[in-house]
Amino acid sequence: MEEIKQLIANCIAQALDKKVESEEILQKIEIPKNKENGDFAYPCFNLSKILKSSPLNIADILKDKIILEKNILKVEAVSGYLNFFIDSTNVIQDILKEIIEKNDCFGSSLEGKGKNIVVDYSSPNIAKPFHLGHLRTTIIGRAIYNLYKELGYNVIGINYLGDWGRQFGLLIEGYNRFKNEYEIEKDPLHILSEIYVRITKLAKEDESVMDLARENFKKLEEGNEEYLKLWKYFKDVSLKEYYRIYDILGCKFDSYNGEAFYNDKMDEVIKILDEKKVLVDSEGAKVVKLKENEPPCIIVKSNGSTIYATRDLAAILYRAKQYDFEKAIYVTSYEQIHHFEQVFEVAKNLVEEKYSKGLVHVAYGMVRLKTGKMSTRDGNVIYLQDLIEDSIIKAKKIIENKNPSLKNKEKIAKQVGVGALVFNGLKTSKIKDVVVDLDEVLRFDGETGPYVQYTYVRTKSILEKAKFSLKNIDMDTIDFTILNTEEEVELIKELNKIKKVIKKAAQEYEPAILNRYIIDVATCFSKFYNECPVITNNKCLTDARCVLVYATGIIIKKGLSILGVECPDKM
RNA sequence: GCUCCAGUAGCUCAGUUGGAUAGAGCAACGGCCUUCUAAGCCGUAGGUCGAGCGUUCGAAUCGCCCCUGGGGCACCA
Repeated sequence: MEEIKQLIANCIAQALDKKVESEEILQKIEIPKNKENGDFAYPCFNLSKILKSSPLNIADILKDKIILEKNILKVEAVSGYLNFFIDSTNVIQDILKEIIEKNDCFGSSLEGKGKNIVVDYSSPNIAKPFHLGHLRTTIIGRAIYNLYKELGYNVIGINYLGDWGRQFGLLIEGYNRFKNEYEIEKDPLHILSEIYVRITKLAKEDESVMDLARENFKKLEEGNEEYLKLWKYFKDVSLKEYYRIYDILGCKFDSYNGEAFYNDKMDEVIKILDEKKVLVDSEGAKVVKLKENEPPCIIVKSNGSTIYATRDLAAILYRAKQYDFEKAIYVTSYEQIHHFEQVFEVAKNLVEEKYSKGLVHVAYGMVRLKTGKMSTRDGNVIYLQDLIEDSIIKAKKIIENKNPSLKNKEKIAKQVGVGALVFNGLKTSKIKDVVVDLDEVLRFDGETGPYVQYTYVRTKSILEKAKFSLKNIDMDTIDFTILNTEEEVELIKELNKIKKVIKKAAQEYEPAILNRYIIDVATCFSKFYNECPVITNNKCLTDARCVLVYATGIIIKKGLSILGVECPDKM
C-alpha cells in the first residue's frame, strides 16, 4: 500500500513537472472517507497559489497529464481533488501472503532493537486491597509495555510499590493501638486498611498523632528493627494478595523494587544536587528552586526525612545506571502531573541529558463512582476482586445459556469475564475521567471484549468445520483474485493497518488506538461473515476465504494479546 | 488567584494531526437464524461539534476570549 502511495506521489510530481517535490505530495495524500472517492486522494487547493489557477482547473488538467502506472486503474478530478482508484488484486495477495508467512510477527518491527525502555506502572500502595482505581494504571501500563515490545525494544516492567513514606508511620501507630481488636490474619489487607482509616481520622482530629506518625517513619528510615519487622509483614501480606490479582489479569513484572528499595540510595541524590549547588535551605527544608513564584521541589523535609520526590529521583538515577534506558515511562493518574514536571526538571541536574529527555509521564484520567470519588474511608470503593468475580459469574451465566455443552466452562468464563473488564478499561482515551457504570463495565455486546473474542471464535469455528490446515495449503496455487467482494477487500485492507496502528499507539502511549482498531477488524470480519459464506462447493473460493479467515484470526489474537486480553478458541 | 486537562447524538465515546455529506456502540423502533456460533448483521430516527470572535480556498481540529466540569499549586503519595 505504501509503495502505491509513493507511486501516486511520483506520478503527480511528474505531471507537475516537479514544481512540487514528490515527498511533499506524499504527505498530502490521504485516504478518502467515502469509498466512492477512490483509494487515495490528493487535494489540489494548495497548488492554486503556485500555479495561479483554481483548484478545480488544476485537478482537471493534472488528471489528463498523469500517466497511469501499473496497479493504478484510473484518476478522477472531483471538486478540487484528484481521486485515484487502484487495482487491489495484487495488493490483496501480497498482504495475505505476508500475514501467513509472518504469523503473529506481522505488524511487529525491529526499530527498537538493542534499546531499553523502562515502564513504571501499577505501583499500588501496600497494606490496602487492590481496588478498581488501580486497574487503569495496571492495564494501560501493561499495554504500553507490550506495544514497545512489538517495536523491538527490550522493555523492563517495574512495579514501583508504594511501600515507603509517612503513611507507614501512621499505619504502625494504628496497628499498635488497635491490633488487639481484630483477627488480622482472617483478612489482613481489609483489616489493615480499616486500621489505616481509623488512625487517619484520629490524626486529623489530633495533630499529635500525626507527629507520632512522622516520628515513626523517621525511625523506620533509620532502621528501627521492630518497625522494620512490622513493615515487612505489611509488605508480605500485600504482595501475596497482589500476586493473586496479577495472576488473574495475566500481568507480570520484571521488578518489584518499590520506594523502600531506594531508602539507601537517596543520599547520593542529595549529594549530587548539593555539589551542583542547586540544593538550598528554605523554611528548614532542603529544596530545589524551579520557577519564580512557584513552590520549590522539596528534597529533604525539615525533620530530616525524605519525601516522594527524593525517592523518584533516586529511582531515576538508579534506573539510568542499571537499565541505560532510552525512555523511562511513568503511568499514573493526572493528579501527579505537577509532581513529575518538578521531578523531571530536577533530574536534569542528576543524570545525563540522554536520560533526562527520555523521561515520560503518561497521565490518565480519574476513576470515579456514580456516588462520587472512590474512597476507602467512606466505603465508597469497588474492590477489584469483587468486580472480577461478578464479571466471571456473568460470563458463566451467558455461556450456560448460549452454549451449555461447551467444555472448560470455568476457564473460558474467566477469559471472557476478565477480558471484558480489561478491554473495557482500554476503550477510551486515557486522559478522560471514567465514571464507573457497572452495567456498562459488565456489558458483553457491542464494542466490548467479548464481542471481539466472539469474532475470533467464529474464525476458529469456520476453519475447524472447513478442516482447514496451513499444511494442506499451497499458498502459491491459491487464486486470491477471487476475493473481490466489498467485504473481502475492506477486511484485507483493515488487516494491513496493524503495523501503523501499533506504532501510533506506542508513540502516543495510547492503547485505546489499538483497542478501537481491533473493534474495526472485528466489525469488518462480521460483515464479511454475514455476506460471504466460506464453506462452499467451490474449492478455490473456500480455500482463498479460509486463508482470509485464518489471517483475520492472527490479527485479532495478536491485537488482543498486546492489550492483555486472552482469546478462547470456543465460547 | 495562578496553572494544566476535558467539553462532539438522550448516554458512552471515535474523528486519519487543517480537507469532500462529522462517525461508532448503548438506549428506541423495524428487519435477518431448516446453511460456517444471533455475544452477530442490516435498516430507521437522533448534531447550532460548550458560546463568540479570528486565521484561510477550507476549522470539531489552529489562535484569542468567555462559560461549565475536573486536577494541581512546600514538608501526603
